[in-house]
Amino acid sequence: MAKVRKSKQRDRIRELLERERIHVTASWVYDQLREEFPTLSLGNVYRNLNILVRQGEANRLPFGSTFDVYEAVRKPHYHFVCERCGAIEDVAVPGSLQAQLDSLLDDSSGHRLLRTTVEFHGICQACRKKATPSSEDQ
Amino acid sequence: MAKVRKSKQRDRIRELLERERIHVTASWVYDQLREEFPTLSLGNVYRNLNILVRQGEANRLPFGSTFDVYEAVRKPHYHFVCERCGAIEDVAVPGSLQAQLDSLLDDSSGHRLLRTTVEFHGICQACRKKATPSSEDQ
DNA sequence: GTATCTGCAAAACATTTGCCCTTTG
DNA sequence: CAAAGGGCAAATGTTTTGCAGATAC
Repeated sequence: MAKVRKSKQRDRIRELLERERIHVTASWVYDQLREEFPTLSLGNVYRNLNILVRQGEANRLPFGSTFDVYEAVRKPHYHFVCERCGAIEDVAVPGSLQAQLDSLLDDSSGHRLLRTTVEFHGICQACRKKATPSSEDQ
Repeated sequence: MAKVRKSKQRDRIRELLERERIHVTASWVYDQLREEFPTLSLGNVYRNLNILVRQGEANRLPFGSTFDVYEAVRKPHYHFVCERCGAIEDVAVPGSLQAQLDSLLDDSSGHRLLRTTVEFHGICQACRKKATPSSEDQ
């Protein structure tokens, strides 16, 4: 892996990931920074997001959508994804549960476990409220 | 959802999902069936995979890769994904654990939970063996 | 100074879609 | 024979890449 130098653009992308929002897309980041860097290119946003992921500062979350979502790396957590509106919400991880999950793999498989992800898929509260009364099963 | 008629192509795709392999890609399905249906198009494979997913006969698994993976719907299970070679392996679900996971969401969130997925990411046994002795940390 | 970063545009890639003919029921 | 499926090719949308100039160290 080549040496990584500092760059204003990547610094700001890292800041956006860490402070402004929990889950972002490449094009959201691009839109946020266009004013600050009028010549910014989407390709460079992708390049920097990849660098951040490679360096362990960000996670790429490939949900079912047509695009990927990124988040700053922080303490372990799970995700709830709304199938209707795409909203993503963090779910806290009970330590005991994580241990149980990981133990499913450690034992006899011979695989090296790097990380475990849990995704809950469903319909979020807001979307359920939007549903018509007759379609209560949504 | 429009009414779904029978088609030879979709029947064979369903069979492939159920019998031939655990996890398949659209282009693998395409390659398998080209001989049998010389005029088969990749677009049609995608169309039919989408129909099977919509009808609850198949799952789409959007792992980190650049392409999606499909599997026939069967009893609940988790996945181990090798970061190096992309191999996917099923992991059995202890019933008690699944209940604990689901309970994380049911309670106060107000969301409707449709399904829960668990993915273990790491390096599979085969890839670890391939690693040089000096790179034991892989 | 030289390796890395950037903008730009083009390429790559998986997936979807429109059109028109074929098949199913 | 009306509606759904298929083939083909073009379109779509996201992500990556090659190149030439700018920037970091």
